[in-house]
Amino acid sequence: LAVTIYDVAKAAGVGIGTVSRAINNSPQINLDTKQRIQKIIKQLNYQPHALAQSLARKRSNTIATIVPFFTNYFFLELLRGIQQRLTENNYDLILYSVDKIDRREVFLDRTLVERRVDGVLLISLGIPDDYAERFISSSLAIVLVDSFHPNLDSFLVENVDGAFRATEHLIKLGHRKIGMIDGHLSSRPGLLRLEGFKKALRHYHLQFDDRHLVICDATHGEDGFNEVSGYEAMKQLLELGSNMPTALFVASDIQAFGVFKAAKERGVRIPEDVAIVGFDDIELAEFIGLTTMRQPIYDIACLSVEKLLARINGPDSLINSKKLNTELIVRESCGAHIANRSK
Amino acid sequence: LAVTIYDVAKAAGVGIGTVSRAINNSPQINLDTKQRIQKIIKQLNYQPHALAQSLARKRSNTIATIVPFFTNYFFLELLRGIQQRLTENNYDLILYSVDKIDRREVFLDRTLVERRVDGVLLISLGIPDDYAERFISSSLAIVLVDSFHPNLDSFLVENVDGAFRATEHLIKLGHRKIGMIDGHLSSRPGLLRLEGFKKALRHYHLQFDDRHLVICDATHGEDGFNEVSGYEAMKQLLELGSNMPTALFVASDIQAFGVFKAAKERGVRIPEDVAIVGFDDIELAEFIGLTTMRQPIYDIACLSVEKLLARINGPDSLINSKKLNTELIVRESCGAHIANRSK
DNA sequence: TTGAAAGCGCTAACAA
DNA sequence: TTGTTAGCGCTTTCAA
Repeated sequence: LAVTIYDVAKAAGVGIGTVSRAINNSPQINLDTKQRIQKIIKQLNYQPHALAQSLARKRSNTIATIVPFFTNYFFLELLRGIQQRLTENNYDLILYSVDKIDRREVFLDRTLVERRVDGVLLISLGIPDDYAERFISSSLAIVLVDSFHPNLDSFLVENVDGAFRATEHLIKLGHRKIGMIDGHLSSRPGLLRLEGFKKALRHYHLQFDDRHLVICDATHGEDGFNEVSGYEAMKQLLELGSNMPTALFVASDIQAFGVFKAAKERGVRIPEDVAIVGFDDIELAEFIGLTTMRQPIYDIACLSVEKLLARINGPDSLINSKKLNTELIVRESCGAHIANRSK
Repeated sequence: LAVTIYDVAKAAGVGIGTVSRAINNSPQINLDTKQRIQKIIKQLNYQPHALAQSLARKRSNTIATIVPFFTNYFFLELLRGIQQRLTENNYDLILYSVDKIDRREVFLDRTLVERRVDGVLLISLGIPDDYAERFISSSLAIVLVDSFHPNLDSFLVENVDGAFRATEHLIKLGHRKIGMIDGHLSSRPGLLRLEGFKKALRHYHLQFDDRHLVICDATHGEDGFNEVSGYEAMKQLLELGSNMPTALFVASDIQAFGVFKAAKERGVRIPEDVAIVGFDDIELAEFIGLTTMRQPIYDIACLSVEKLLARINGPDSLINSKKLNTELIVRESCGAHIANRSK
């Protein structure tokens, strides 16, 4: 049923080598024979067998993307960008999703060892040193997205700076009692955003208050960046009563959804009673009027794919790590300057 | 650098056939030699080359999933379930996302012709007859999810029935002027949910009113199932003033987000001024207290993967199409019975 | 410019 | 129980 290169060769009265040249439009072929072969290929509806090609060429035109699936919509948008870019470049994407963090090694191993893909995109997941070493020595291309290792290419958003500016926005609005809701600190973004937050407080000579920081637990192997965690964190803060901060930096938009819900349940108004600034700018952020730090998700997707393909094709360029800036998107969740509030 | 089956054979002092038997734990091998070989495999850190295996076995342990990426979070959850299930069964997933509907044929073609995958999962996308025919005659396994073709396996949710019950819920709450916001009718769910809506009105002897139906446009090649469309549809309905329906069936939760936003902007209260019931029960639905019809997304994912694998392994079973029920999840967006409203 | 033939790394049929 | 060998469908030397 399947037509092979031999069938084409026979029909055209040439050797399979010549057919191969026609397919891969090699310059080493007579234009006439090439066209003749192409016509026959059309007639027979021949298509090269992708696996056989990969085996012979020692490259599969396929890359693997390893993502933590969590509940973060950040990944959906990222994935979409990656897929688009890959398709344009004629690459296929194998998707691995890790449910529990420790499972990531299974997939790293798989890609290293099965030689089924030309490269891997590791998303928001740290890489242990020994694996980094294996990637380097096996010269399997890899780029880290939203993660970092000194010996590998990576793309990061300016988490510290972004958190700094988010917090600064609150401070400039007149807030002095500012809290934060973060994801788990085992996640790099979680750690860095907290750092940025503290840095901003320090810079503006504000006191950091333990009770105003809630770090969401990594329940069910997740990283705390989800609505439920945000909801519970907010409820916890609400217990503070009059000690409650007047403003909150929430480390992800998705958590902010939970915050909004908890606030609403308690009749706490946003932004009148508490101002909220998020992080990510997922599509839905606009629909709750959330002021947030936008991550250049689409740019990250494009750049990382380009970098990966570049490394596949020219393995010896210098390692580099690029940081992308975030952008403050002002909507309604922070309201006006606090001095004008009482009016 | 790469160690092959020959290296192992040499080190073990056996033929490659024996090594192959050890790998694929064939019964036709002496237990001792098998264990000896396995030890050597460990030592050499040998792993079979996945592509070479696939080529020789004529099966790749990989399936393709073709999804319309739109903006629907429905797919994220579905994808996660599919991935999980596939991993358990030792299959890899190649993800193709179609941005514009007409691009789906590119990928269908690709899977048919490159023979790189053992089967395909086609999500929420119709399949033209000629392609269906090609799948059948090439005996490449395929199952349709949230889509239908008489000659192919498929899984569907009870869209008509779900819409009927959603509308019925509104009616039983005392509403008589009920509107609907739908996605584009070129989408099967869009069409069927409208059908269910009308059926419910008819069944309860209510008049269908054109002005109370808004069908979201398929702008930018999308299907209207997104927040922006919902937002605009709601604004349009709000123009009706006193003719505005007292209740709305919104064909997807994500559109309902837009509806909520528009309502809030105009100071229209939910559920006091207008009751809303959605469809999908995406995770965020809970966070706006949306009453909605739950689709059994995870079940669909599991069942369709199982069906696909079954068909790959036993191609000759009967074609079947299974429908899955939806479930009404009551939250706050419909409020109490309308007769109690004025209190 | 072309054909023949040697791989790519494995599986599976066949013979021993 | 094992080794040998012929594919799987292609790419890519090497000669011609």
